[in-house]
Amino acid sequence: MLSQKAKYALKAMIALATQEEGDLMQAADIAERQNVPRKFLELILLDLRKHGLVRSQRGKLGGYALAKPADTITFGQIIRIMDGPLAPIPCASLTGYRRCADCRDEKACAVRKTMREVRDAAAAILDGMTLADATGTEAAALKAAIGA
Amino acid sequence: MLSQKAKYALKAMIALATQEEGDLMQAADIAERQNVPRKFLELILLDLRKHGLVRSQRGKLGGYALAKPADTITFGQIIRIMDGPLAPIPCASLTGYRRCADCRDEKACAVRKTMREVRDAAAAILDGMTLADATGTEAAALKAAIGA
DNA sequence: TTAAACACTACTAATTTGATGGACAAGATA
DNA sequence: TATCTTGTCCATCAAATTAGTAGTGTTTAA
Repeated sequence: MLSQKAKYALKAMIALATQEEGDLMQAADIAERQNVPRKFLELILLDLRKHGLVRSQRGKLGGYALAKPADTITFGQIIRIMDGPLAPIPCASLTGYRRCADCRDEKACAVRKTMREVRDAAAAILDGMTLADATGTEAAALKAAIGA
Repeated sequence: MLSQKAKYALKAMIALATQEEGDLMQAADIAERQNVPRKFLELILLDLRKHGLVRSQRGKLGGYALAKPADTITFGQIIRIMDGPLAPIPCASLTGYRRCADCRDEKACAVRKTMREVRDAAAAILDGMTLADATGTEAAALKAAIGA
C-alpha cells in the first residue's frame, strides 16, 4: 500500500512541476491546492529537500521548487523516499534486500520469485513515469474535460 | 507490502498443493515445514477455509487440504483474502474502490492513473500464478539444485 | 473414553501511520 | 533596524494495524 505521505508527496511534486522555471510555491499554497494538511506537508517537503528533489527558500517570498528538471524526477524515486522499496516483500527487493527469517530455501521459493516479478513490473511503470509525464496527462485530461 | 500473514498463507497453500488428492496435512506439520508460528497459522487456515480455499477435518487424524484443484487457486485470490485489494491505493482498486477524501478531480489525477497501471500489472501476474505453477517451479528448482 | 486435532474468542505488545504544536532561524521590505 | 512572513526542526500523540499468544471448546478416530 502507498501511504498517505507518499501520495501527498506525489501530488505536491506534480504541483511544483507545473510551475515556471525560477518560480517558488509556498507550502500553504500547495496544501490548499492539493487538499493536504499544511504541517504534514511541510514535513514531507523537508524530507524531499533532504533527498535533493526540491530546493527551498526561506523568509518572506520564500517557497519551494523542484531541484531538477521535471522529466528527470520519477514516481519511483519519490515513493522510495517516502515508503521505502517498491517490492512487496524485502527478499524480493533490489534496493532494500533482506532475507526472510523463516525461509528455508530462497532459491526455490515461488513466493519470492513471483514477488520479484511484481516488483519488476511496478518498477518499470513507476521509474518510467516522470513528473513531466504526469503534468502532461493532467493538463490533457483537463483540456478534454473542457472540450466535452 | 505483503503482510506476514499473506506470505504465510501463500506458503501454506503451496505446501498443501504438494499433497496427493485426498490426503490431509496437519497445521503443526505445515507450521514446522514452513517455519511459521503454529497458532498463527491456524488462524490463517481458518480464514482460508471460510473463504472456501481449503477444507478441514477435525479430530484425530484431522488436517487440511485444498478445497479446489491447485491450478484453479491463484496467488491473487489468496492475497486478496489476507491483505485486501492489490491496488496500491483504494481509488485505483477494482475490488475495493474508495474515493480519496482529498481528491479534487479524480478523472485527471495522474497518481490514480499510474497506480491503476501498477494494479493492473500486479493483478496480471498474481491472478495468473496458480498453486500448480508454484509447486512446479519449486520442484524444478529443487531438482536443478540436486543436479548441480 | 481419551487423546489428538481443528474452531473460536479474546487479549496484547510493538510498530506504523498520520498527523499537530511550538520554538527557532532566515530573509525581504518598510 | 524592526518586523513580518516563511521555512526548519524537534517533540509529542492518538488511532490503527500487525503479528502474534493463550486458552477454551468441539469433533473424531482409535
